[in-house]
Amino acid sequence: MRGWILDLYPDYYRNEIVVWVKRENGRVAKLTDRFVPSFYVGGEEDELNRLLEELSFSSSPSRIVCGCEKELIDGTRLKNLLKIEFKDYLEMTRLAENILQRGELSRYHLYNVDISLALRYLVEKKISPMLHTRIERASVLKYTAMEDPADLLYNPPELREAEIEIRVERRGKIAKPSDPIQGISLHSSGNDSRIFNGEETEVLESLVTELRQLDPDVVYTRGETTDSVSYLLHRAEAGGFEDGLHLGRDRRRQLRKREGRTYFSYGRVVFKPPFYALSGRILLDRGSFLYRESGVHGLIDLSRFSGIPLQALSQMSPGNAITTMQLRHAYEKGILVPWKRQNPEYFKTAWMLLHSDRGGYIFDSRVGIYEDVAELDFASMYPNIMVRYNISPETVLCRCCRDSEHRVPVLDYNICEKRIGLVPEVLKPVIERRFAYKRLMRTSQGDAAELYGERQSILKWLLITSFGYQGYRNARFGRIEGHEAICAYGRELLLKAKEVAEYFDFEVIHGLVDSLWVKREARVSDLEDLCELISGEIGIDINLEGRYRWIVFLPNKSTEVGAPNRYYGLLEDGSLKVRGIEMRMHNIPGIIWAYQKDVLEVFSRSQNIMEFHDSLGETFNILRRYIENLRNKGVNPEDLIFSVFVTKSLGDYRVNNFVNAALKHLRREGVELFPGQVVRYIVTDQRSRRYFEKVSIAEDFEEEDSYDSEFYRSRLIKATESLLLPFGYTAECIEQILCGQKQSILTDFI
DNA sequence: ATCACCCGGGG
DNA sequence: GTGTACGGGTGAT
Repeated sequence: MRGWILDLYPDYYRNEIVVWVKRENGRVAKLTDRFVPSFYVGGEEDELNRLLEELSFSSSPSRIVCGCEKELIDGTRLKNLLKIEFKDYLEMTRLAENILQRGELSRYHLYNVDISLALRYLVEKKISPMLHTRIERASVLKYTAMEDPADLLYNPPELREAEIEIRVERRGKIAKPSDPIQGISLHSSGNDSRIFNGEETEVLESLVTELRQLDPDVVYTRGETTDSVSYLLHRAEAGGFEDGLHLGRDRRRQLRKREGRTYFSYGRVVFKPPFYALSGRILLDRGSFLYRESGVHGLIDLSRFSGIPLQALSQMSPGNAITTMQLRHAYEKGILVPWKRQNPEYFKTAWMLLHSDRGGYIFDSRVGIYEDVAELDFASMYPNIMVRYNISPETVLCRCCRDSEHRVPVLDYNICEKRIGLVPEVLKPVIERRFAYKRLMRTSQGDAAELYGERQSILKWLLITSFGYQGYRNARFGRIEGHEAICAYGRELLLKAKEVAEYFDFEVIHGLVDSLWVKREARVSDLEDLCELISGEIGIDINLEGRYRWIVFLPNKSTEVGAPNRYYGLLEDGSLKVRGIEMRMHNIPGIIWAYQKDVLEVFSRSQNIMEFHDSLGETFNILRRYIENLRNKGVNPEDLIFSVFVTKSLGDYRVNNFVNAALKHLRREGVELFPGQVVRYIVTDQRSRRYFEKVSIAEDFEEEDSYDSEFYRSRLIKATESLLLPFGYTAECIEQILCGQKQSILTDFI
């Protein structure tokens, strides 16, 4: 048989691996295979003997191999290990949990416990999902890959796709799980959309029947809620579907489910909806992070490249995905991975503490408008640093090379000279692959360019998080000293780049982590040459991001000194680059976004500083128009909505802010939002201390309801200040101009 | 003035 | 099973 592995997972009842294969002829086959996982145990001899004795009394038919020898990630050799094989899959986790719960992890060191069975199986078979493969049946399945997972150009399998769209019969203003299903649409390419309406259980039965007939390989879910499947299951349960809702290919199997939960990610609380996996089909949630960022082609590509099954990959965070790749890499090389991470404490002097723990370098930016400025950006600076300087938890401050020649700037940490770290080893091919796809993207057009775009962008996210993960205390292969080392190198590289630029008569206006803004002096020098010189000097590519006709660096509103990441400028191709102001924020009302966009649109017609200053006055005409519109109630309520992430439960708020008030509204309506979900509100009376007067839930707001136009007016003025502060227009000054007490400011400029 | 809270990265 | 640190703005107290 030849085809592509769609999905695979352990069957915990039969203790075998289930493999779903999309065959060349378009049909799908379900295969099962024998597979025996194992983990390793280390410890004192008599302790291990005691464990052996204990296991001999257990009913589990496990096999034990004594006296194994293996290495850890840092090269430490472990001897006399027990290797325990488990014919019963659940017994494996049971034993590990048991040892943990008895508090005996200090006596028994457990290794390779929590690597997914699917991953182990794939490593053993030297195969990846979504890879064109020949499969033969002997006593076990035998796979022969017909492609290399590292291939850039290949034809993925043709997958049949369908999309489920659910309409809820809302009883209140906001949909609740207790609201019944109004109807379901099933869309698929090549077929007409099927729409089911009517009685709820009939709708669900029609869905199951139609899905079986259509037999898609990939099922997308659509709807404003990302937990559409959990809603479907809930309704099925309420409707008396006793044996559950069978949306997968295996009628005996239920959906595999993971509970919804909230957690911290990217510094904010995220609500992760429950995850459902289908058997034999791939359920893709269009709202999941990796899908949104990279589409199905990015996911398929990474599934091949990383060996992570597509359905599981689609609901991972990028950090989770890169960790899984590292885990797989270690497992593949026979390196043992401790179960629960316990990092040895490294001695750190006060001097070391003083110099570590600072992020990327920031030069003082100079407030004001500049002409003829170019921006240079290092390409994937942090990941490149990790590879080039071999930064990994086991290489930084390694015990084997205390006197290493390789030392981290300022921190003076030693870095291993004897081995290449696990983290850079996994990262290097990712950087190279992304680079290759970016090049393909630039040299292609239309669909092909889009395809390569999706494939490179999923890799971009792995790279971005691989740096942050070093500093994350729970990271599998992370270490705070690694994080510090990367930052230290980053600061040094940016400083070095600045020196090179200045040596060649460029004036450095601003620097921020991995970007430099330079201005050409009178003597002619070429920017492309400069990039090459810096790249050559430093060993990491720096690219010309763009040339600005003019760029405005903005001050901190309270102190008026330069704010590092607030600026806007007009690039030579006529596009604007804007950072740090209201417009860039996701939570602001549309009216603020539209206003700043209108003003910048006018500015962008200016080709130089002189013209820019001439166009400043136009801002006030636009501002007056917006304020007038607010007062006349001519604003679409949609444009007044703040969409804010909820970070805590209602009771945990200590302040009567907008979000708190909005949550109180929702509670009254019987809706509870979890941290990580979004609340949408309109400000109706900022000054009021009563929640029902203060804000209105966006969904409840009627066309004729009144809003706090004074409040929105003041936000417009703040948004103006954000843009114009470098030219002397403070909020008070803007007020005076609006009142006619002042014309405008005459600004001095050269 | 200080505190509590929320936001940001790419193309 | 969950990237970091940190600076910035707004609104409440």
